[in-house]
Amino acid sequence: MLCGPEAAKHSDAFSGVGQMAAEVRPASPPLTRRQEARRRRILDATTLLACRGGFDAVQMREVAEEAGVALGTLYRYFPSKVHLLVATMQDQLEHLHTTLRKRPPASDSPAERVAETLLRAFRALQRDPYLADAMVRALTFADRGVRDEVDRVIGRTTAIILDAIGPSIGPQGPTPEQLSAVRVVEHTWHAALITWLSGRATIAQVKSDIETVCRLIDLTV
Amino acid sequence: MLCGPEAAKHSDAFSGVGQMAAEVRPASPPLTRRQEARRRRILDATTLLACRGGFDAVQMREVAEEAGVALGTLYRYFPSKVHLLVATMQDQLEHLHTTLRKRPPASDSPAERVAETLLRAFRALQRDPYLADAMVRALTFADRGVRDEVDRVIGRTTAIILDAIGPSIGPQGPTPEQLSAVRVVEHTWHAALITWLSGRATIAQVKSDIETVCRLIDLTV
DNA sequence: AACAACTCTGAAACTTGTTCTAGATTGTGG
DNA sequence: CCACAATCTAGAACAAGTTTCAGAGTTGTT
Repeated sequence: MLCGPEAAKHSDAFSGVGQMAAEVRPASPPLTRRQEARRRRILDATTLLACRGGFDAVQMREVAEEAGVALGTLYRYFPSKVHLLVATMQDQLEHLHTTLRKRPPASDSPAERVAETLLRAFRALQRDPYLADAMVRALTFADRGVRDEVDRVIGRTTAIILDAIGPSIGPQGPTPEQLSAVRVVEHTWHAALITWLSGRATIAQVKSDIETVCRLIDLTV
Repeated sequence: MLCGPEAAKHSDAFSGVGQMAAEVRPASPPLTRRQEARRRRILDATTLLACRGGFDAVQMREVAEEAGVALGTLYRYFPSKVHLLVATMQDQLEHLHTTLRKRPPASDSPAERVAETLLRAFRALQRDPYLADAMVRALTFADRGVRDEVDRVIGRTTAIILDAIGPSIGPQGPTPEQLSAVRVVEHTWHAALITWLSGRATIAQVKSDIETVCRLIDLTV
């Protein structure tokens, strides 16, 4: 049963015309110091709970309590559990990117450098698999309402990969083919993590898949 | 904050040693005719609701009512919403595989045949984007408790892709490298669908990504 | 200091996935 | 056909994400 006509009246939402318009969001006023501190406490509480039991262990009431904040306030800062976890991922990615800039991958070919980078990130995630579970499940489960936040995470991931590819990219920036290859690497990265987290692939398989997909990089630079 | 030691006492669950042991499940007795019919009504109701509004529109109470079955019964047949949607995906994949066997892809190279196959599937999904949303979100959100069911879906997907690659695969079956490449194609397939469904990629980008990743196939056969 | 506007708190309410229970129905071996 | 075991139904109950709201606290302005 495929309900073709049924869906027709809705499918405009999926027309794909929506492009990536940056949709200037109201640019909320900068946070006060106390607010900055609250936000940080919330993110830290989230990380703590996520480390303990993954996506399911991050319960909004508990996050609020652990952060010393009312439930309503938590929702004012992060409008949903998925927003919260995606923001946490952004936070962690920032760390990672900083670390990577200090000690960049040293391999010879662009593909090897990308693989080295992702394998290093994978090793970091293995240290806190439950945190990885919370972040990655949230990221892939996110719907349209979290688009901007997810876009920021993906943007940072792309930046990390492009950094790893390095100067092999022309002065005009990456070509469409290169961008497609980078997207494929990211797709593989996320989906491989998911299969690992849900116990359907071994660590060895994830490593193998990362190395396999990185071969695409050499094909386009 | 990375909570390394915190997670340590849990991380055995992620040790990756778990391999893919087929874990013979009790093999429940065959269903009676009425039960078969109930199961089908449930799956049809699920498809109907999914077509209307995607993952969120599939509400267990509504599925039960639409299928003319008590809520408890629904849960006896499918122990969670994710189980239900993954089973629905299995159902649809069966259809697709049957169709594909009747009209197999006609391109020349294995990579082109795989791409042709996936693009055809993508076109089918575009006809019911909300159904695609429900199925794919459930599949990637599924946790360890749904492993067997997800494995069956992935297994069918793999079979479809191997069929498309065709006789270029040696008589001993695919090599580990080939299997890794196929996994990467599947990863890309699912993750690209997710980005399309959440409005972060255009149809053109998804197509491009599928074609890009399929180049890996020619590299390994 | 006084005021307005905004933010935060605490608690209840609402939604939807999931579980549980008591009684009705069905299917089956004797 | 009967009795019993499994299944199904209706509905309450529970869990966690989300919303709402009245009142208390903060902040910035004059």
